[in-house]
Amino acid sequence: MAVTMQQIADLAGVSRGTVDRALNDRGRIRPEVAEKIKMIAKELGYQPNIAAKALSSGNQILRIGVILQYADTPTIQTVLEGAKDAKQEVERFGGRVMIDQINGGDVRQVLDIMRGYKEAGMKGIVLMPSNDEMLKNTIDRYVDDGIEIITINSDLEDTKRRCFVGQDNYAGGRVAGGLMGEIIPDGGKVMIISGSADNTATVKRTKGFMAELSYHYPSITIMEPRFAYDDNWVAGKLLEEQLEITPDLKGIYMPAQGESGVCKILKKYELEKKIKVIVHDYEGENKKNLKEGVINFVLRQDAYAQGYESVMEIFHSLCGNPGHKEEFCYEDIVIKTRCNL
Amino acid sequence: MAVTMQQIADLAGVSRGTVDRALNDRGRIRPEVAEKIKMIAKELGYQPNIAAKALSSGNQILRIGVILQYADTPTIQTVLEGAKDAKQEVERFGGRVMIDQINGGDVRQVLDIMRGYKEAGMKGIVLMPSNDEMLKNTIDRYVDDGIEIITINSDLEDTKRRCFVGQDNYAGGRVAGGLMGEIIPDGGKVMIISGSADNTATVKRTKGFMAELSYHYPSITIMEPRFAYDDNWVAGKLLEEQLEITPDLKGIYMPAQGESGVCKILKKYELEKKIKVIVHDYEGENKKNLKEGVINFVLRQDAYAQGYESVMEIFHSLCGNPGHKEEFCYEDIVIKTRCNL
DNA sequence: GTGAAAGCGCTAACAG
DNA sequence: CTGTTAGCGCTTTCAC
Repeated sequence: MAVTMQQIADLAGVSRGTVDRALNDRGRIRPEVAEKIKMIAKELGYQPNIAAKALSSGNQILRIGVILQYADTPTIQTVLEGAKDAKQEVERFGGRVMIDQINGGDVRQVLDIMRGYKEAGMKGIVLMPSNDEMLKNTIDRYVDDGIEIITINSDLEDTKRRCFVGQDNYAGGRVAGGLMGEIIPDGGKVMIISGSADNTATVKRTKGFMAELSYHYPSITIMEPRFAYDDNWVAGKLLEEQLEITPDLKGIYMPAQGESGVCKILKKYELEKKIKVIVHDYEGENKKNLKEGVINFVLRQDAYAQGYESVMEIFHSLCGNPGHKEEFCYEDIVIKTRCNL
Repeated sequence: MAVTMQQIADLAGVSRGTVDRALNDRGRIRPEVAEKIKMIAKELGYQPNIAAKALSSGNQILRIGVILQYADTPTIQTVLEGAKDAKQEVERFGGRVMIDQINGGDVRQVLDIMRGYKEAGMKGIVLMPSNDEMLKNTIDRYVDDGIEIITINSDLEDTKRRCFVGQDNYAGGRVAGGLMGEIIPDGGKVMIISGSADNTATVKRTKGFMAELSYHYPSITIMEPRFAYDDNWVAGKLLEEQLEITPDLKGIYMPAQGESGVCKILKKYELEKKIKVIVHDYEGENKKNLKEGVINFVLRQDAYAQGYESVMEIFHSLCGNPGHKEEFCYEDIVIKTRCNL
């Protein structure tokens, strides 16, 4: 049997309550007693029993809030899915998880919800933030007040948040570049159809893509990135225009949405086999086009983990686990081909 | 607050004990009472509180045994790592996990350990089995006696084991084939350096590889597989021989060990850039060679999950969770390139 | 067949 | 500052 608080109490000649106060730094205890108790606990290799902890404190400490941006993108949906699964698991331990979605980058809404969380006694918050000074300050204040905060999706590095869980977009772009280089061994022209110039995620992907290709595959010419604003029709149109200028196009990289528009044009001109296509986001249309061979690779950075892992990390941490996550938790970059759908 | 047994008891006009007997099919209860209680529970959407369950039964129900083959391969080591991490987590819930390693395929040893587990009151067993009739019978008997069993690494399909957690080697081979096809767009000769003809895992990989290539990439010629018996020197030698016959070799697929021997020869003849190499097992030498560009892709099917997930699945199941795993749980096939090391 | 009661390891509220 | 006590939700005896 594992070592319990009672054993420590007996050895230290105090009561269980005192051990609790010592080990959890609750104050109201003589420092030397606390020291002694901590010593004994360490020597015995004491690990608090999570089940007991969860059960006793019940809904007191195991309250977690999740604030996501509201959007219908597959990524956010997947994050939400992960968060919901984690919610279920936490609630089976008697905890309580609230999930809220806000519109766009409305910081005021976020702050309102956070205040609500605090008043409701939430001890941990998972947050998909936008870059805002007021929000940063609030985060720091909450952390000082003993509330755990984890950022997901996009980070706020210079805050006291516990860690960040999300994608390494630069790395994602690099992988895409490496793959593109490999499947176009004889060199040629490659086009990038991005979303917009001010979406940091796609900009990073684009940078990574270009860096990898230009460094390791000099025989490939990368055209200036075009922007389709995540629109299928625009993306298709951009491709058509490009094909008129460079009918010998060899590859297309899409760090943003609009994939199925591009695939449609490729099919229209029967270029599926001739032009290599690498995209991100493993979902609906992309799966289909991957299967049919129109898309060659889909890169997937599992957004599910963003929702699931972040909540579970807070949960564990609230249970008294020291927390095993690094400051930056990047999702695995999984490459999907026709063969591992 | 979630619904508790007490609430059900109150509604049914019985005691908590009776509810427990009904919901867990412990017998000693009038069938119609049991029926009624189950009804109420379902209506209320009752979910037993895991923490409470773990706490109350304590070391009684949460005993799990893990039997691994003893071997110094990276795969087994990784499985072991996963199992150890799961052990830690389970024990933090007051459970008890034993991990044993046996030599090769010594079935007698396995049976001995299993008997020991049973006598020690283990309620779940994770088993890396060898194909043996006696073992199969034992598994079925244990399952009948209410002990959960999960097979990992290699399966014993026609038994009552709960599920299998491991690799889908055929799929792994197919992915390799697809990649090889993509990076050799102009066709050419491809060689397979396998382990031995009676290792089912590598045989399946080889089959998947050949199936994918011959179906989708007819311009590629696949040479008859050669066997290196997982030896670096032999593998290198086989390559050298092949190079004399077919100096225009375009690609090498290695479903088994011996990779670094092959890489050495490639470097010796300065063929790193000319011949594409795809291997499995993401570890030491392979990582290095991938980084240097000698190996183009490493396919990884995370063995860590075998150890971790299997134990956690049993744990959850013993906690009363219905269990969310399918009969076959295949690990993700992750493709590693120079860019996502 | 069923109910009552003790206890798992911990926290929290209240005495002292 | 410290000890005592009453639970958290469930299983497991032991009576009836």
